[in-house]
Amino acid sequence: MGTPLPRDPIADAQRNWERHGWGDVAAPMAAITAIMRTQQILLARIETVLKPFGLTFARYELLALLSFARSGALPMNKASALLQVHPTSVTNAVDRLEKAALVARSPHPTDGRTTLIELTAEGRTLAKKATAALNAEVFGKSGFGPDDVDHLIRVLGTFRRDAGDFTEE
Amino acid sequence: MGTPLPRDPIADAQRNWERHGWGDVAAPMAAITAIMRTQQILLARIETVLKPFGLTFARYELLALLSFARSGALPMNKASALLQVHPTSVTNAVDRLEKAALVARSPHPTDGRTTLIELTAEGRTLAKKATAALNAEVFGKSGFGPDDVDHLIRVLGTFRRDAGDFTEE
DNA sequence: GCAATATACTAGGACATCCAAGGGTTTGGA
DNA sequence: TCCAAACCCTTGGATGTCCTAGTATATTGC
Repeated sequence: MGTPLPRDPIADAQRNWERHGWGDVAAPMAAITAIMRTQQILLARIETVLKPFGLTFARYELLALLSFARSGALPMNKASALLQVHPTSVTNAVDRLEKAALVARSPHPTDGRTTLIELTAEGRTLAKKATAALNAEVFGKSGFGPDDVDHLIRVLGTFRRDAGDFTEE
Repeated sequence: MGTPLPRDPIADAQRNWERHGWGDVAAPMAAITAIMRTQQILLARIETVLKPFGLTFARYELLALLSFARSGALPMNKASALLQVHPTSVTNAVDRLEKAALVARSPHPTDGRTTLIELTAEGRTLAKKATAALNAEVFGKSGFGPDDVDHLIRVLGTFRRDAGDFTEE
């Protein structure tokens, strides 16, 4: 990254699309590209805030998910489903969190195939602190107005439902 | 991935945030999380379409950028700035594209530090085909209505400008 | 003109994500 | 009952992204 560009590169791309006769899909292309770039910016902000805690976003998400589980423990496949990532990504995150003593693996009481992940006391404390930091420094300063936030939640919610993420609502 | 969840995990997270007394930032948290997930879905769609061409999204973006350059060539630092990715990411992409004979490196005529990337004829042809496929199968079926597309472009455009991506407009 | 600073690219390492494949466990139908 | 199919997790490989140097070339200031 570095210095700001004089012009919006995505708007330029949209004009290029239109100039080449793809005007019918130029706008969706621009919207999708903007989503990709926005995600990149937000992820960078989040990782910057989490770095002092020794966490990445992927690991934080797992900690946060566990902190909301009533029992404080979840099967790995459940975590994979709720976080919407590949099971191997969960394995990876748990490996590192376990090495940092923030979570612990334990065998499922009745299903020998399943591994439970559980927060340690240390992990629960760190999750709280990291959440407070993210709330204060990222979510609380998102830069989106309240109306925009509502609109994003609604539009992207519909998109995710149509994409097969979930059924109800 | 896999089977759809019975309920929206992001809406659940938002409720959890509210229940824990973080109601003031629960909505932005949900919006940001939705952006992250939407990016993931879109990227997966794009990569699926590009796979038959032997391209990834990162490599496609570089090809597309070059195909719009008047001279058909760009300095690597310029490509890095326009694509808004780290210079090393461009090096990585060029390495692979060069190995596939889709682009070629050439020295800058006057600046010995700079390397120019240029599309090969093969690269230009592939870029055209890949763009047609993406337009037909992703951008043309984004799932976003015209009003939503306009709104996304505007809201995310403001966000990106405020984040320092560009200045004008 | 020459040294100090800035710029451009590349090499190596850390992470995350996915896919493909493998080994162990459960389940369900013949 | 018993074996095949389904399921769960892990390992290994490929990609992409970033960061931190390191090397080479330009530019600037004295």
